[in-house]
Amino acid sequence: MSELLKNLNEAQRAAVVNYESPSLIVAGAGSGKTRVLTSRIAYMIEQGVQPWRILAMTFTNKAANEMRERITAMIPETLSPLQARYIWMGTFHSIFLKILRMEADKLGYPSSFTIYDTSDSRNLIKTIVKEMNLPDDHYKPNAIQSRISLAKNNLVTPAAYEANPSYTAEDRQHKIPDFIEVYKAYMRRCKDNAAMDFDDMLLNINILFRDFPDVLAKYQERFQYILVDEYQDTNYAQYVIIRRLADKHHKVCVVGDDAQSIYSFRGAKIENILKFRNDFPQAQVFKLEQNYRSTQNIVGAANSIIEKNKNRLDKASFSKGDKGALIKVMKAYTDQEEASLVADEVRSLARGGAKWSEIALLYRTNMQSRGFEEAFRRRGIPYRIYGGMSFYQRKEVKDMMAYMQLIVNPNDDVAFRRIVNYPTRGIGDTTVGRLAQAALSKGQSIWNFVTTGDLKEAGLNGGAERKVKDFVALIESLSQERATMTLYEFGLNVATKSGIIGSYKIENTPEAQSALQNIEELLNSMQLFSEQQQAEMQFDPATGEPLEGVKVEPSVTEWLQSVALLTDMDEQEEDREKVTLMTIHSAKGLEFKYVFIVGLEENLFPSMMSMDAADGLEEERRLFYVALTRAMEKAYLSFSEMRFKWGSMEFCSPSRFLSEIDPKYLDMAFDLSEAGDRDRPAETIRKNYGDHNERARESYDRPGGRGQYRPAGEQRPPWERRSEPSKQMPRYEAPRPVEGPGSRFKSMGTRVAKPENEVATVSHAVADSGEFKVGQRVMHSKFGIGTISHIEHFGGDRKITVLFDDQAAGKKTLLSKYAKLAIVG
DNA sequence: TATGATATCCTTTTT
DNA sequence: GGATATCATA
Repeated sequence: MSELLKNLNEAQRAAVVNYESPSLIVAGAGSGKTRVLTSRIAYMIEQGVQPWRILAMTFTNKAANEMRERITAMIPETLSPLQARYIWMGTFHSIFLKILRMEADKLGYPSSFTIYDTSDSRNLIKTIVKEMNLPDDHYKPNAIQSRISLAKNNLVTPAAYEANPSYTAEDRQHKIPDFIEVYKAYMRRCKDNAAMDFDDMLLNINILFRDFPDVLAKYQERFQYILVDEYQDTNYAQYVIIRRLADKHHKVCVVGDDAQSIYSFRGAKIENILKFRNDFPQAQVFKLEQNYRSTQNIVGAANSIIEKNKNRLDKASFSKGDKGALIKVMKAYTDQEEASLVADEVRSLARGGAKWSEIALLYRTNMQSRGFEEAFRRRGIPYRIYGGMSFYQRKEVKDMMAYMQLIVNPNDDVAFRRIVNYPTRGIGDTTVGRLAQAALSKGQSIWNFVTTGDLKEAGLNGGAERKVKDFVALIESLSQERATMTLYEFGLNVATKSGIIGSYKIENTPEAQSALQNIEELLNSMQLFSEQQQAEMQFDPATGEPLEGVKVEPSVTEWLQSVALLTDMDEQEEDREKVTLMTIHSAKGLEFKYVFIVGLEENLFPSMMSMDAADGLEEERRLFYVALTRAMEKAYLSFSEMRFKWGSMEFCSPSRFLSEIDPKYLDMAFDLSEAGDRDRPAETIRKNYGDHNERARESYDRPGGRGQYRPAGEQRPPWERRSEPSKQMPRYEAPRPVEGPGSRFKSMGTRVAKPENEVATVSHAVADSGEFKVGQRVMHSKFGIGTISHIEHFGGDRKITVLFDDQAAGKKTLLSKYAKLAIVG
């Protein structure tokens, strides 16, 4: 028996060996899915399959790289582990991008086309909506963008969209009857700009395969074996691509877990995995049900949750490991206290011998990271936050990239607009508007018009014309100098000649400092890329023959392409000894000894948004399942009774998921039904809340954090000039009478005007003088007017439930001390 | 045209 | 609360 098969259980081995038949591998959490996939590929190579016949697709670069490494390690020395290099392995997007670059001309694109990320494409949508003079209260960029994305992910081209009356009816209903025109214009402009967005990569591959059968045939022949990881998260466009490619050899193997389908918001279709056998009736199904990762308790708890879902494949996950510790449920009164409790628990784990890197904190939304970050920093717990804004999305980095993109692809209007007046060079909105208008009417790109057209005709005066010409000269000279430079020198040249570095130096704020550091880091990465490319270049990627002495400086295009699909997760982090903070979505596929799942409250997890989606709640439940099954030894769940949300303190009730878990798996020292109803001393609330102010002040100290502008001549930053020591209890303003009917509310609860050089100590005026009673009409600064439906005592304060007139606001329970409520006559 | 102050919107998850 | 759009002012 091959060495490769020795360490596999029976089900796993069957899944590895039967590589010639279409296969559905249903792999529960922690069931050795990656091991099966990598073993299968290594085994195929061992059996003589040529590696370049294998196409293996994942969702993240990280997963792809890891798999390639593991396969390399598995292939016996005698067979040359380097063969693993020739497997086509990568993310859907990266592989299709590679193909699209090669076949670009067939679709009418240059092969150096630009990739628009979400913010680029949103910018383009904004300009289009503006140009078409559509009312922007209904034509919201985000909504338009997600609708376009949805259409593309379902392979609905503008023509198909227009032909379908149900789509257009929906648009009329949503008061965006001209959506189709925006969609058309957006597609056209992307093409004119020689740009593709993320969804275009999938759509265009499909168009390519549909319209060029010879091209399809070529790739069908090349990719005789197709493997797809996380199949439950594929969308329709990806599904069709897979089917097309597999249409010749039918040797497709998909791996997934329906219980872990968590990307329907991105168009993923759980049906793809549920109905795989309809598409490939000869498919063999392999079920990997033994969980090797987690304790029995964790697996049991996770199962008890997922059983509540209806839409599932039949599968029973089990663990033969230790019974393990119960899942600890923690309750906090405020979100800050939650952070403190969790941080304390983390610290005591570490004292008990746990490594920081074995601990992860998972949350539903990125914004939740903030409080934990603060609590961790106070205790000196090292942590690393994934997600949120990645390096390549930062403004200064995007600006740099836009310069390079414009040089590579001058037709990129989005890049042009981004940098034509950055750093400011006196080319304002009016000028850019005129240029864009003229370009549009001539059917040219802005750059095209600016370099060949008559600027006076476009309505520019002499001054504006000069400035525009200067800009053109700048770009052209940067472009020409490129030939004489290394990639790194070119980057540096862009950074200096453009004036970006100069403007940050003048600004000389902490933000400017950190921007400069990021630019430096970008330049370093260009240098690194050059070196890596030159090392890579010594092999011919087609034959594998080493090419002696070939050293080619990579082009700017190659550099831009290499970073287009990078995400935060891909950054190599040498410094691994840190606690991990990330969203549950990002955590899929990872495992940690100790896992904290925080913010288990209704409307947060499950998210409010999920409630109206058809399968929304089930998907949230799967998300919870994913979160729980990340834990190997011990899981912790936490929630809070109050949370600072959208600028005000709100009450929360514990997540329904807490009561859905079979209680025998839980270590919970309280009754869930009590949560939210318990009286508690005002003191504690005040203490927690007081922390909040103090925290905000401290956070300015963090390096690279949000700094404050310090006027010249002030030697000490404002937060050090505070007269009062922060130790004492925060003061509250004495309650004052509520202003009469029709009064202005701007003074209610807004920040107390602060004298110069003093940080406001307490920012909430109290609008409570005992006049609140059930039935009273009140006004809230965020939610508008409503009627009090319930009042109860809460410590030294009162909880007031208000039914707001605004349907969207609905019913809220507020703490009268913090709610900015005013009485309406 | 650039800038700072004020109003308004948006709040999920991401390749 | 925070990011962005708009407005008012120099």
